[in-house]
Amino acid sequence: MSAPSKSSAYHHGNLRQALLDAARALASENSVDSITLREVARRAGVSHAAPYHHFADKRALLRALAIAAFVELHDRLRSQKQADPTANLNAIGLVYVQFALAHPVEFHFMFRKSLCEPPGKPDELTDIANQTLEMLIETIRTLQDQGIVVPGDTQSLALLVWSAIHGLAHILIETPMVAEPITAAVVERLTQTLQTTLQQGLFVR
Amino acid sequence: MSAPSKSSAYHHGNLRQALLDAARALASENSVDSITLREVARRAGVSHAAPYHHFADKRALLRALAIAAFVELHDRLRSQKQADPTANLNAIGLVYVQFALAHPVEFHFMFRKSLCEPPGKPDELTDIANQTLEMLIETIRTLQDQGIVVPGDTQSLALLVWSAIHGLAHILIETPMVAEPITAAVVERLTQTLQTTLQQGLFVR
DNA sequence: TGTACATCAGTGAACGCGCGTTCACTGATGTAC
DNA sequence: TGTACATCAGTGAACGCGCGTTCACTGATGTAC
Repeated sequence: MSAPSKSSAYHHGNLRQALLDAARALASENSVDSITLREVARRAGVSHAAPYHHFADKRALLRALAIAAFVELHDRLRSQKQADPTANLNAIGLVYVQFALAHPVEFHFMFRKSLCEPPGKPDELTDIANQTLEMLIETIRTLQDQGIVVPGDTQSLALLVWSAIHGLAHILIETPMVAEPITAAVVERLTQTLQTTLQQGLFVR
Repeated sequence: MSAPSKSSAYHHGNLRQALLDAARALASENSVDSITLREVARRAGVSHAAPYHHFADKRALLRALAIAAFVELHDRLRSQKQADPTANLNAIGLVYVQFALAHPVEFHFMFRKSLCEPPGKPDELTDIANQTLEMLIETIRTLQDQGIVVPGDTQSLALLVWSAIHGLAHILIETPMVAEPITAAVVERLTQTLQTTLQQGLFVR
């Protein structure tokens, strides 16, 4: 699996992973639209037909990129899980926004309906997305059980919290902000303010 | 300007607009990536070189698409402006989400850093986006003046409110929701709940 | 009212290109006996 | 330990294609006199 260097080179050893890495690098350096199977193969040092032994087609490679990103985000959320549910809610938001800003390319492909299988078919991408959302739902349910979060449909509340966090991430990535460069500190401050405002309310009490 | 049918056809009369319409239609029917200058020209019933009399290059056409969408959103927000600032805040959110769901193609291009001019250059797209955000900022400033919205940096608060609304729109467009089909009623309900939660707070008082 | 002329907005051929995908192939690897 | 063989994961040529962009051109339109 992780054995990298067979200098014999005919069998790459971990080409699938190398192709995904190459696609990420390519998109980072140029743009998300600049990903082509041929260039990806070129970067991985392999002929342009080789990827077809690992991905059915170009769309499958992009889907794999999205799935891998969700898996990593999911892992990160789990590993940073806090015992206190309120702290956990805040951690989820911060991890989410930080992940998005650190991996804008992956973030871009994580939310593309066109990469999902048509409805009806089992779709790994939809599944892992739902699993990730599920962590948020669980946290909010716990907070409701403890009487901290307002009662109401938990799924909807989770969707709304997710929306707020997701929207911040997307806007920070895709709109040129006039005011200030987006440093790690600024991200942290904005995310924190978003959470506080959302939790305590935009309106005065 | 709006004179449409010169059957002489050599001079189209309103080709610029027709090209934008064709691009929108094309993207709706297939996907956002399926927009090509040649196909757009074909749909507009014109040779593939004709668009170059109206747009410098392909990117310019897409940018024009994004700008036109912002202009329309801006107009719509202004025309639906409410006298009561709280009602106005709610109206802004609803109009925004409804616009996004009605025009997913345009929404997609409105938030593409790659369509903006490099920083330093005057950029119409950035300008109109900021003007639109400005309407939200104004509303929130008014609400702060009236003691309804919590004090604090108005720009940041506006960014956060925008994030929440924007995130909801983006998620509704790009993730296949398991639960329910996204009817107009569902959109209205979710948006309303988002606003209430954001204003009153996720946590119990 | 008519004519010369500049300008605008089309045309169609051409350039050069890289793309996604398929296919028959071949070298390397692992397994059965 | 050695050999036959199946399987896996590469190669490189080829197909067919449409794309973005440029260019010299030409038909239509508006204006000056």
